[in-house]
Amino acid sequence: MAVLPSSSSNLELTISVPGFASSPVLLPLSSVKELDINQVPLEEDWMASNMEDEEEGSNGDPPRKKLRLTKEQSRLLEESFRQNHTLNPKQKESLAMQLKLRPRQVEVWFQNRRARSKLKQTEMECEYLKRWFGSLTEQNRRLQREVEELRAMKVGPPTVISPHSCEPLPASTLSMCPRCERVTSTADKPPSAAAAAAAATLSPKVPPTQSRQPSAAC
DNA sequence: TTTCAGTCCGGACTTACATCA
DNA sequence: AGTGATGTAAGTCCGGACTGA
Repeated sequence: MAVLPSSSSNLELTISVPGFASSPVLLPLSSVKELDINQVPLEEDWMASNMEDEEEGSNGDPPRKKLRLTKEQSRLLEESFRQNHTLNPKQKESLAMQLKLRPRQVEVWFQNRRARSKLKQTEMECEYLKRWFGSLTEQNRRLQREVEELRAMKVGPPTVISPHSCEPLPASTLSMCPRCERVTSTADKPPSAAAAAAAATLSPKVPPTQSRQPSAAC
């Protein structure tokens, strides 16, 4: 989607890291306890029992135990995700070995990570569209006010709001483009690169449907 | 060359569990 | 201590791509 304010790689910076979302700096006591629990899976015998868990589970369905990844495991997974959002079987296998997890667990982690990434992106798009809507609403209000004022004046020189400066332009500077039949102004020069850059940071970007540039003749 | 069944993989959705306020 | 909210690992279902017969 062209309206995205940043690339997906930028998005990654804003996505919370599993296990760090609610405790950015210092780990609370409960997290320490959580880490203790996670020490167990790192042992060889846990691996063995964990592997067995996957195959069995037929008789008297045992309660599902939730794996909590250690900080180090999360860090490595995140690092790997930054390099690649998907893994080929070889990468999956080696990462699983490195993390002392099952390949399936690595696969699931990547699936969920992609889902979270997409969700975050969707939320950002939603936020951006809300702002865009708000700015359009405000612009619409301004224009309607102006129409009312002009109607109240009954007669008066036509004024056009510059799309660049948002200031009313004197009618004497206006002319009609014969090709696209739009009103243009000699006083309405395009903004400088610096101004454009500043505007880009202050105002929402134009959605793809509205971002068409006027023809070269205009 | 085309068709079709089998397999694999990823996305979407959901569930279950752990943690926290 | 009980409870609702939240985060996340894992299960399930489905569709698309690929492959070999």
